[in-house]
Amino acid sequence: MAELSKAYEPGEVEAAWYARWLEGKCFHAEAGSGKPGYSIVIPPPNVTGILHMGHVLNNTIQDILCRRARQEGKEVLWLPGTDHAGIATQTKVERKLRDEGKTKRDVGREKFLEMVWDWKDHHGGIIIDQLKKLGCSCDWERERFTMDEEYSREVQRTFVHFFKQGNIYRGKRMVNWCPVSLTALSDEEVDMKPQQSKLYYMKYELVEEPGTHLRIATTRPETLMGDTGVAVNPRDERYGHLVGKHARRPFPAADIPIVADEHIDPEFGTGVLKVTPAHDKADFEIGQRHGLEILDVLHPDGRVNCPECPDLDGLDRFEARYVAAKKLEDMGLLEKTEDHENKVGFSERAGVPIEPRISMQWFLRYPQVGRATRVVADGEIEFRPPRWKKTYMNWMENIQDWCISRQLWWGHRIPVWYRKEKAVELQEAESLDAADLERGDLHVGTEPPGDPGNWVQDEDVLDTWFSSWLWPYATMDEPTRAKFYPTSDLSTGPDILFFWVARMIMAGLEFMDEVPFKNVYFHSIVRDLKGDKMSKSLGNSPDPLDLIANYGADGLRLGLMRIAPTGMDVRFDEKQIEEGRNFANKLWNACRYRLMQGEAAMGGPAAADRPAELPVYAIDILAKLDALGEQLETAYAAYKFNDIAAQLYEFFWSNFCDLYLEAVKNDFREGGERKAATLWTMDVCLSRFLQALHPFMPHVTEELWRTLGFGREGEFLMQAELPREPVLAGLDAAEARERAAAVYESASRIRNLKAEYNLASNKKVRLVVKPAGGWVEAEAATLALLTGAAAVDFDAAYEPPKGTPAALTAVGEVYLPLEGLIDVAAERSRLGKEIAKVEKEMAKSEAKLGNANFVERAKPEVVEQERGRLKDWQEKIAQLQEMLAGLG
RNA sequence: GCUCGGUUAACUCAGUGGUAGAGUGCAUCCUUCACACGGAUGAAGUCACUGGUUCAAGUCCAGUACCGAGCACCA
Repeated sequence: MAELSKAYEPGEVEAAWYARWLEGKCFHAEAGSGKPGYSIVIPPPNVTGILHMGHVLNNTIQDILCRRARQEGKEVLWLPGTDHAGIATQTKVERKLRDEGKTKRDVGREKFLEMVWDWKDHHGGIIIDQLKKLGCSCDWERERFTMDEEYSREVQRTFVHFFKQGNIYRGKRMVNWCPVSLTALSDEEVDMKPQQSKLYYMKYELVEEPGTHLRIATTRPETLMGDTGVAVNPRDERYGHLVGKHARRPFPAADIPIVADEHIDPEFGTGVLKVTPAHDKADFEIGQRHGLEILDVLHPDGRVNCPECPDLDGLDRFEARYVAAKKLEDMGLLEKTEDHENKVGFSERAGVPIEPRISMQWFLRYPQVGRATRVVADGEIEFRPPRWKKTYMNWMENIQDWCISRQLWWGHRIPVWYRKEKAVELQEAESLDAADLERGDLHVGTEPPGDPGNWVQDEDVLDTWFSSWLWPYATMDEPTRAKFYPTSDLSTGPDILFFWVARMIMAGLEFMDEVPFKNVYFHSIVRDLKGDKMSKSLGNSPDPLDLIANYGADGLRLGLMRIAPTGMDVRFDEKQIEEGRNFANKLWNACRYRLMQGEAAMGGPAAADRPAELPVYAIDILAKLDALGEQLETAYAAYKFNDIAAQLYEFFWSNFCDLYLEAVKNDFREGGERKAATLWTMDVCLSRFLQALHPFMPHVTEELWRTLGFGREGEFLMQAELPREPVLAGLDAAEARERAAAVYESASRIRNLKAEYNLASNKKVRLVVKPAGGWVEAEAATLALLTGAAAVDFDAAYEPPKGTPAALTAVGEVYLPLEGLIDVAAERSRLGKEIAKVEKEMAKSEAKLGNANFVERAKPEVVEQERGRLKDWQEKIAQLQEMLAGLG
């Protein structure tokens, strides 16, 4: 039998068990298994990513679900993998090139992609190793990558499918353009952030009325070279007479028409808008309505493109803003500037303001929108918490076509080829769709044309999410799908509800004709104590690996799950992780204590070996153990992970250690049947508890399971099925539990009495008890053990010396004779206070029962309960008063 | 602007109609032969505010305030 160290050291234990699980193929999912299937696909982290607290939370949840499902006898597939993360990954390699003074164009597309693959092979997938450190039980044999050959083929098939269906088209549209990444972004990849900026009040001269000016407020003077109109609200009386006339754009000088458009808010600024159709979405639409020219005055990288204004040409857009304002000022056309807070769209990846830009892009009309809405509305897919349903519905109702093309190199290249001689013409064509296939100048397919020399492939790649949305089924081969698709649960952050979850539902319905998962659990967002979202850029996120090193993966997991509510967010506090570690240590030491009493039966305790005679404390803790099993089942069914964690914590620490273990310590010295019964009880509690805790703290539970000898050679705790029979099946525990509770409660009151009299908690005292029932005397030794009493005497006729401290407890009146320390006044005041407390409760109870409405209209059992309560109070007060009277 | 959350002990959070809870922190005691990553005891909440429904409201309804998120936007 192994000796256990005094404190649990997670480091080596965790690494050793992970290796053993792998070696034992414990995570392997067998498609041919006869057990019912359970599956989760991991939300694939970026291949370039490193583990952050959000990952820890999300993957702990998934691991818990998977490990629990295995315990329930299911064949479990947790399918892991990573995402190629177009922009993020490409950026890393571009940065490396830049350090060498090169750009990707210098090395060329082919070579560049080689470099990215090379980078991915050497530096990618760090996060996979980190997930292993966390204890994740993924089937690593099935690890997938969104750019695996098979997976890529699926992506291409998807594109071709929608193109031929007519739902993918190409066109020149206003898109979100990232001037750093030099690519279009979808609306979902843009974050609107409030910005402190300036509102510039400019004056444009009226062409038809020289000398008079139109005042215009703008936040973007640097785009005024692209102004091709000025707009006012048609109902704005101040400006109605000017509609149809012209204003003079200061530089480059031009006369631009004044138009009337409903979009203009007369309340904002001066009520006049300069219309720059090439650089603002709203302006673009106004321009369309009034036939205004589109004048692009910015380069793709955000520098000004306006040779007519040499002092601005080539400047960065923000620098140009100040130069343009200065220029207006010099011309006497800048009236004033005001501070102004507005919201600016930022590129989620690059962190810079996006630039609305007209460019040629590929779009997808979302498929299966109606059905995807219904499956969630009808509960075929459950959202937890359910309020995310509404957010989902809102998005589905206002859904816009998805810009799926990206001007990147790293990603799935669009499977479209143009016939060489027509390429230039086709690539500039206003629109392109399935109809163009007919002419034979276009090839759209998963295979390149047979004569590739005559064709040119589209330069763009697809949005990363255009591959991720196929994840639940594209990662599976046919036999795997047959067993594990649709998947059971999906756990993810609400921040990718639109990016990923909604789109997966649509793709699942379109291609598998089935929902991709039955439950979606939206976990909390991890914030710091100030409430800020944890992020690398804020530097407020602890490195989970440091936490694992300091507290163990198990400590991190339990600590986090205890505070992770099902609500909006969780405030991370390292203190909580420390508690997780402390819990592991508590568990460790309780098991260590068990080992000190002798070896456990190899293979663990058998429920059938339940001793005929069980002490009341044993019955009590076993009843709690049985109740725990039921409560956990309920909580798992509701995905209430923090509840589960709290129940596990409370059962073990409060009930098992603080109450039960403290009450039975004498048994080990006595030996005999009592000792055997207690050891059996401990073993049942420990083995079942280790199993119940296992999904949350897999390593330490597995270690202790083996050390205590609960498993046979070669058996893993993680593979053991949950017992179905309650330990106390067929036994009426009520009376025993009442007695155990009475002893616990009394012990607590007596310790309180000692404390009130400033007796050290380990001070040996003598107790005299007027027992409340004949059974009490049998519990004297336990009572003494729990209260630190040298002796407990029973004397129904005891007449205490005046002023003897006394407490009314569930085992009877308890006296604490304190020779030489008697203080009648103190005791009178103490009893008086207690009486006052009880009287207050009694008054409340009497008032309720005195209310005719209550007695008539409340549920009978509630009234009955209240009557019982009142009776208790009355009895108690009578006894207390008698004790008080005894003081003389 | 619209929508959705939140507001309970010093902190982090449970608690959806019937005697206000946990962990941490704090105070006091205990280095008792599992554990000081521990044990014991205790103090500490007009459950944000205002109304309403109900015999009964932290819990249900309406409104207000503040905090947060999502969506749409005013240049």
